[in-house]
Amino acid sequence: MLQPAANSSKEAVISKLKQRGERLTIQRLLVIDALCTLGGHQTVHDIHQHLHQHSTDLTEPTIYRILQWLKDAETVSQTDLGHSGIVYELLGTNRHHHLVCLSCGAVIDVDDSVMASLREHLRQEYGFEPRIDHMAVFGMCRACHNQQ
Amino acid sequence: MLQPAANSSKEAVISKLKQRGERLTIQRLLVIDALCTLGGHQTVHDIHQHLHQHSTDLTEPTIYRILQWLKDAETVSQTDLGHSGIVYELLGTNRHHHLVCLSCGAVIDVDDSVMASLREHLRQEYGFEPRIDHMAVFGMCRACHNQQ
DNA sequence: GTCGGTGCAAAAGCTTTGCAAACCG
DNA sequence: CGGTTTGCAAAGCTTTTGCACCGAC
Repeated sequence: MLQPAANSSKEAVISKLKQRGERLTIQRLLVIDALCTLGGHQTVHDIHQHLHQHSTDLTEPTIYRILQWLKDAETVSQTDLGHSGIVYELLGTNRHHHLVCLSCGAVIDVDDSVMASLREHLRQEYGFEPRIDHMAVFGMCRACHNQQ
Repeated sequence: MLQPAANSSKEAVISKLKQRGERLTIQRLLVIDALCTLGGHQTVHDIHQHLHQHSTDLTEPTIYRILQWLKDAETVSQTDLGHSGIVYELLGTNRHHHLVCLSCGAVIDVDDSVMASLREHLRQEYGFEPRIDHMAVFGMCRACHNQQ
């Protein structure tokens, strides 16, 4: 199976962080590399395991700290998918969101365009600059809703 | 200070649950009463403390179980407000959402109408029945955004 | 009376923290 | 070199679970 199109090239992420004057350690580069290689959203545990399989064993606290740092640098999103846990993803060109079915647990991808009007509304009505990077919306998928 | 208008009267909640054939125990009634009295969104800890002050000491596991039950019965919403923790609120007529500032932590109320277009979009484009009861949107409030 | 809910205590996560050693720039 | 970051180990906190007893209907 083909790898899904990478959201961000490793190089682009790194140069962005350098421009911000961020400090780049081996461990930070490893986490960025893991996120690029795995593609899509990943849990802390996923990242830890991936690194372990490549015989580079960062501790989980370190991974938490690095993800927090990437989040502060507006380079990864953090999303609570409910039962699927908290996931992290590099912010790139392929911005999208998820619908999570409360009944069957399905996770459906949706395009960022569904958020355009909400974003505009919050900016104009409330002067609020939303950071809707990777949102999870809960509800019932078509199949479960019909069944019920 | 005036109590904010109750979202739901205790009686309305109870009759709804009875209609659904739900079993009503003293503990369940106490949690519903606490949510009505306190008004607005509350953490598990808030509810526990409120009951404690009224010399009725439910254990926290029981409160978790009751809130889960109320959630399944579509009678309370559950929202993760970030640093302010996970909060529960009775679903009533006064449906609203929150903007949470990532910089100063401010929590701003917004009317449910901001979600109308998103809800419609998800229903029509994806056949998904969203349950956007009480959502938290993260970002920067006007003041913090201007400062930066 | 029966099925389901609660209390208690304990465990299970997941995430954070403190400190000494290592390292980036 | 100086200030940061990491590793390690440990604690913290919220939430869940098992089981015997109790209570609603």
